[in-house]
Amino acid sequence: MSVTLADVARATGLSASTVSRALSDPDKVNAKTRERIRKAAREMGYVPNPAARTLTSGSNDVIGLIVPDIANPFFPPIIKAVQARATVKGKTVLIADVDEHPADEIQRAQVMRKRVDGLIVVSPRTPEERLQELMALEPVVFVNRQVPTAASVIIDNADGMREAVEHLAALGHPKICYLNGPRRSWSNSQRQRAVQQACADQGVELVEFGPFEPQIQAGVRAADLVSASKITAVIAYDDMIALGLMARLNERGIRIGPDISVIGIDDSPMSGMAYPTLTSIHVPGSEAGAAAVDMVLELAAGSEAATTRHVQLETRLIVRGSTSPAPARAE
Amino acid sequence: MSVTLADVARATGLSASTVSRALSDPDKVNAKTRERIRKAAREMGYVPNPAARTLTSGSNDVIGLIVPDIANPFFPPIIKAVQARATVKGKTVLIADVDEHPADEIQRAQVMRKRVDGLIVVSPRTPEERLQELMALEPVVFVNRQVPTAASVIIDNADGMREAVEHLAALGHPKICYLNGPRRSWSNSQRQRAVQQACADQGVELVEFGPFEPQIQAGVRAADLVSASKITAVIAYDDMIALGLMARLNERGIRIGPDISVIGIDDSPMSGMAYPTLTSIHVPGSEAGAAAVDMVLELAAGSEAATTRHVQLETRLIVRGSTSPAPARAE
DNA sequence: CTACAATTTGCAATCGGTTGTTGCAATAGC
DNA sequence: GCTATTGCAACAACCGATTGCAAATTGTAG
Repeated sequence: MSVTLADVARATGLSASTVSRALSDPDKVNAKTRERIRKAAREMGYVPNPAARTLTSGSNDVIGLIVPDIANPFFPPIIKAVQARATVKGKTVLIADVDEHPADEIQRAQVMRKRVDGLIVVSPRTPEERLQELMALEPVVFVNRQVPTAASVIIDNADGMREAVEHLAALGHPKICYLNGPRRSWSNSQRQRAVQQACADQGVELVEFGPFEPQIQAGVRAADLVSASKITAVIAYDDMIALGLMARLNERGIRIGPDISVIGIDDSPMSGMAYPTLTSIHVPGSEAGAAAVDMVLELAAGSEAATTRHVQLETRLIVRGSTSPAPARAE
Repeated sequence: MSVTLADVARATGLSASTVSRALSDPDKVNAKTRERIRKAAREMGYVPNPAARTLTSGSNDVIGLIVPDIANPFFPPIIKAVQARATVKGKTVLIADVDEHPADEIQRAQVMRKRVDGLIVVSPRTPEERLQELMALEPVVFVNRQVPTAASVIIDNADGMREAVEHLAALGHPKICYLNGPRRSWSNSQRQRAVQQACADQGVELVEFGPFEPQIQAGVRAADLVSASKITAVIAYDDMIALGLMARLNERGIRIGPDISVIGIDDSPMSGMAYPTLTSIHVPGSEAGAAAVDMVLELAAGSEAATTRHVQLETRLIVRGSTSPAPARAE
């Protein structure tokens, strides 16, 4: 059906092995024949069959990417970065969306494994005790979750959180509320710890609600909890929750900014578009994606050094319209 | 490294061919041996090598999906639907995001072709004259673009558009504005035609701006054009543009609803979360995705009947907070 | 008990490449 | 001028599964 190596060999009067070498290991073939072969291959429209190549070489030139939810705007930038970086390296990307479902995460990973040279798992929801099953599928790189015995790209929320709390404290908010993300989420435990620390350091009172799923609806629910408790400043686990919160508060006539300040996390493209625009902690998703690709390829190439490497990226606060000075005390 | 067919054969004392048959063509093998083989395979953790299978059978069990921009919330539901449907059918999905870049569309499709059994191209931006190159990669199913000589799942915007114009007319808007999407977009030409038709039918005056890229920033730009021209009702090419428009109008103190009504298209998850919530034309992306999977698999299976089939889906208006009665005439 | 049919299993070729090894020829060295 | 060396290309085995065909086994009828 399509042009094979053998066809090119026949056309040039050479053997398949020579053609193969001319294309993939150029030094082993005479310069003149090499060019002749390449020209013929190009003209005939020869494209190597990846399946056949995989069979012998053992490598797929594909990397697998598992994300909890493509619809959450935090992930598309990561996905794009992974694709871009992978393309540069001559790899393609197999994406799986597991709809925030921990069990699917492992299963999809296992199914994928045979088709890819390595796996990148973003914000894994897999519980600690089953993490082994994921790691067994090596090479695996975790993004947004620290696993001491595995390679990972992690995002240190401490700086961003500290900036956020300082920002609110500076605006005169004596008490702030943190809306927790999913119970199992490593990110959430990290963010929670960071906000607790920062509040303690700044002498700001902290209350917490949640856990909430990283979805708009959860934010909507959170809104009524928040408004019932006379809080003037909220930091949400992520932008989704923050946006849902704002939507509901808007609806109830509570003014974001003047009445209540809101800070999201992720700095997703949506944050600039909300009303008012959302102050958010920027999380370098693109950088994380690109770094993860590099790591997983290193691992796939057999680098021992990378097996437990941890790349750490930093966060910072982006101030927009959703944070304002604390309203004057009502009484 | 991993368990192969030969390993299972050795363990059971049978030949590889028998093992192969026991697993894939059960009737050709004695019931007793079949069970013995299956048990052994399961215990040994045998998983067939997809590359080897592809080589002989010619089928990859993978379908390719090309979308213009994952970050546009219109696409994730489609992607999810495609993945879900594909999984049910025992296929995996290879996704490519082409960043709205027509040239990439063809290139990525070509690269993918050898790894997949069929291609689904959503909202193709490829110009008419190069469409051949895409169709050559058959089987290909187009979503959201009608191509007479190829299979496609198209979404008829006429109904939704008519409802939108009727809705605005009923609210007393004498003149509405349509913000065009990308020049090359088939969707846009269809929507444009539909809105022109609907306005003519309803006796509503129509002005048009654009083209605009389906991005928030474009909507922001559009806002100033719109506000400069005393328009009280806008229908945007998609929700992204509508949301950008609203963000900017909000910022400028123009009240969405009372001062100006806005209708988006796509009914993306964001529309319920904007402020105010965005009236939008619902486009059945999930249904389209699932239908496309079924079509492409039929084509891959060699069905002649499906080669130029066109599935047509309908749209309808979802009214939310961004549309209100026309403001009383200023003078 | 033989003969023949039906069922079950094994052999071997094949898919399209990759790669270690060998054969041959041209060049260098003495 | 003859052998040692190097360079180039061909041969053949192999990756892991599938599949047509032949062989072997079992069953059945005469």
